[in-house]
Amino acid sequence: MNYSVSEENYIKTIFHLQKKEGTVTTNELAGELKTRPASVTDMMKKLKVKKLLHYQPYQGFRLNNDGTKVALAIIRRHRLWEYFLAEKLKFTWDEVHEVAEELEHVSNKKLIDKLDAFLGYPKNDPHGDPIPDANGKIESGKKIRLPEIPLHTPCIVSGVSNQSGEILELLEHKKIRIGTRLEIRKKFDFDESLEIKTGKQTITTISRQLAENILITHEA
Amino acid sequence: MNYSVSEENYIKTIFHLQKKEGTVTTNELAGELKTRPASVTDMMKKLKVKKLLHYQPYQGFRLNNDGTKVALAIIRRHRLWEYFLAEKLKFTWDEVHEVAEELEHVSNKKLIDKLDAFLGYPKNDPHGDPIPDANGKIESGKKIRLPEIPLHTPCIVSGVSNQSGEILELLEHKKIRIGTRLEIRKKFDFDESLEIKTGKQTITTISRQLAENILITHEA
DNA sequence: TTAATTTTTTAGATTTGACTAAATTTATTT
DNA sequence: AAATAAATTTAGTCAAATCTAAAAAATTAA
Repeated sequence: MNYSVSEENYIKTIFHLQKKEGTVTTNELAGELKTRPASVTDMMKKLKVKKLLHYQPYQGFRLNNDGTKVALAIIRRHRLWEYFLAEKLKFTWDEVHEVAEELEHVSNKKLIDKLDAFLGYPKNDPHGDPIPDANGKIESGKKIRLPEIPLHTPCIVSGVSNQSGEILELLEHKKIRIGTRLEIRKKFDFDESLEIKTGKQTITTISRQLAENILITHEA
Repeated sequence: MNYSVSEENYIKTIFHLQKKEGTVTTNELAGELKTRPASVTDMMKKLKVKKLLHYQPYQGFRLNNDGTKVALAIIRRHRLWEYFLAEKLKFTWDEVHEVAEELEHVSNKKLIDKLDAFLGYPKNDPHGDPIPDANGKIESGKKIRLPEIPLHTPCIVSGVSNQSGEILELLEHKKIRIGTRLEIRKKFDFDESLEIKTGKQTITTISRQLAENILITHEA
């Protein structure tokens, strides 16, 4: 089944909103999509007919199984393009989202699967969000980025959101790998750099950019 | 200025049609776009208001300077994506057009210029058609592909439409370069392979695929 | 537990791009 | 040059996606 750009934007946005609350309201969705509540109601009726969501008037809505599948396919496209833009075309961090918003609506499955292969099946987009695989499977364990960890809290590196050669080189040099235990010693407000302890007595300073790319699973 | 997918398809198609004849007719365009003549008339009025073409009722139409610029931007996007799909994602020859038809409507200039750089500023798409540069300049000299040259006609190689490593390796091995003089000796119907003479007495056989990629400027 | 407020839905309009059917203009024949 | 045929345009509809304004339902507060 193929969906219009508008339908896809609704589906995608519902998916993101319902992660926080269980159910999504008309006003919320209208606010997020910068449209009017009346337009949302119209679209909800349409998506209900297409059997993508649960919806009873005045009761809010939630994607069903099929709707979730569609959402994951869109998110997969979005995040793969973001990765491509950052890694191959050298777009910066903050530019990729806007461009990917357009590219995500080109919904040729073969294109996306080949793009995935070309990129080396990346696990996370440049913002650290997980990329669903070709079957719509997405890494569930919510990962926290290093800057969100409080001071002096021992934790373990569980991944890197940006797989570029540049970042891997830097991490290698600082001996930060998956499984590395570390702890933040100091946060500098000026440039948001962090002083961290990696080994028993190895202290090093890392930039905000680098810290943003270091993912932590458990504050273990 | 931004144009809808529909407007872009009209502009692009007018551009291609008017190369053959000077002016494009309503029926021609309707046929090409698989739509109805009445729809064409509607759109022509719209594009005239937007000052992209010359149009007097019953007189046919032709893109003006601005319209041509828009067309070249679309064609640039299309051909760069075709090149990307073939060269990087390993799509085959015949699959690229359809996918590029969708990608071409993502009209972010920075995206396209960065894609161009990433690809190494290719001159031709996988079908041998020239790719307009960032300023809309397009190689004017019409190039003919080798299979279109008659038997026993001396000619000079002027380019290769597909810049992939694979094809360059093969051409290098056969000592076929830009400027090489050659002449077709025999055409085999079975597989459309060609027997060609390159040096004074060097005879070699090349496949249809290879021949399709060899561009000839003048039957000199 | 009514009244007031907020949220959501319905009703009716608008725009874009398409369509059919009819009218008009241009081209072709006799 | 008039008649016929072909091409093009006009007029009126339609569907998708949006909007505003008004009505209805749900929530909150007095």
